[in-house]
Amino acid sequence: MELTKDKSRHHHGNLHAALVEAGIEILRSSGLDALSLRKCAALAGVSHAAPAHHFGNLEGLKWAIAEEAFARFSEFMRTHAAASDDTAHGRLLGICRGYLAFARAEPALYEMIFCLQRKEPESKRDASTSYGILRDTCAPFVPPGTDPVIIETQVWSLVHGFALLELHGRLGDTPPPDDAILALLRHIGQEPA
Amino acid sequence: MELTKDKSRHHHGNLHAALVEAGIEILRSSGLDALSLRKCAALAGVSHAAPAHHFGNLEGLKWAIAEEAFARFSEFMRTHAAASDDTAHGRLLGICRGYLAFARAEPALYEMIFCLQRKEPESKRDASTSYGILRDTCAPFVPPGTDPVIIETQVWSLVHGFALLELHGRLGDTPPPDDAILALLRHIGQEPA
DNA sequence: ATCGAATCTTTACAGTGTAAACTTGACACC
DNA sequence: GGTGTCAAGTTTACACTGTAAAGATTCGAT
Repeated sequence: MELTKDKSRHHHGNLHAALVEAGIEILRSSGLDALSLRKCAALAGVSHAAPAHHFGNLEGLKWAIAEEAFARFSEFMRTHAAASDDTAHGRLLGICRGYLAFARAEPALYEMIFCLQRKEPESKRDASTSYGILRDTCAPFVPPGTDPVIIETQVWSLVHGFALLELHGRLGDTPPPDDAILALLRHIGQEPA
Repeated sequence: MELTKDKSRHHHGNLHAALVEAGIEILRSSGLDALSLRKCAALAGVSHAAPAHHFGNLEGLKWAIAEEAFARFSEFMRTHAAASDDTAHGRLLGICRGYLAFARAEPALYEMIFCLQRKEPESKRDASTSYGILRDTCAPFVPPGTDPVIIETQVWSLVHGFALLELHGRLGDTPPPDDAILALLRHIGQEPA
């Protein structure tokens, strides 16, 4: 059960990472509702109060896990964008494909991310996160004088909706949502500046 | 604190409704995370185990509250649809406006609904619910040979995305999303059959 | 070598969901 | 009217949770 435990008794070494990894493990095997400070501690082989000392409270642990999840999410999108045509349209389609691929590959982490984002403070949305990637990729499609957030929301929520459909298995034999995404891109309109 | 308590000791009368109302009250005042069986029981003035006897478990209580929330949600959309032009476009725009109005008027209930929907079984999506309204309103826009769920998702997730933006206050002075919804309708395309 | 600070453990407590047994009231039936 | 039956709430009990507080241990700088 225990993941890593070198130094004797106190001073684990990098408990932070071990606890996050334990949390991801629990998410994958038992889902979001099963995640608890005490289970993480047990899986990492430390006392039940150790996580609170590191992350403050349960919310803090969740955010730490989400940070890791966001990093992997971003990586997914970057690789898919790189595998697409090197045009503004191609890159945007690429991150959308990456988005869906991540939701398929890591449903537990995906759920965690999007259950937490509803209380996410603005401060967490800097350029290094997936929001930054989205913003950069959408930028060429934002008409002058329009709030970029309008365009970003159209792309993001559309892909999110399709991801939920897929996770619920309601997208059985219907064609992949490339069509819908491409249609959205056409609708968003003009060529990049 | 107590809402209703007529019959002495046992046999409340309609504890079911009283507990749902208490739950809504808690949601509105303290948010989703504060909702618990025991607090509902206390607010309704019954013993702490009574809710479980009625709803099975916490999940059951949440679904019961969500059912009521969905009813009010549907009502919102129906009235807004009735206040719009009596065309296919008008009705669709109307339910989108109703959607946003509900999210603004009842953020707690809105959050409850959309945190629960991720585990919603297909069986709950019958015609009497808001999904039925959405399906009917979208029907004229579904091209022949296309899975209706594709179109419904485009509308639903777009409006949902804007609702989240608004709840987070990120839609400050930008024009109301009528524009975006209208653009989506144009993109969805052809006139109703 | 010592002192302070960081790291984890121990102990403790209130709140939670939930199962089980018990009590009360309502209602049909004779 | 007495009686049995059943549903609705209550009581009791327990395991699990987050979290605060205080103690033990190790690291690192001085």
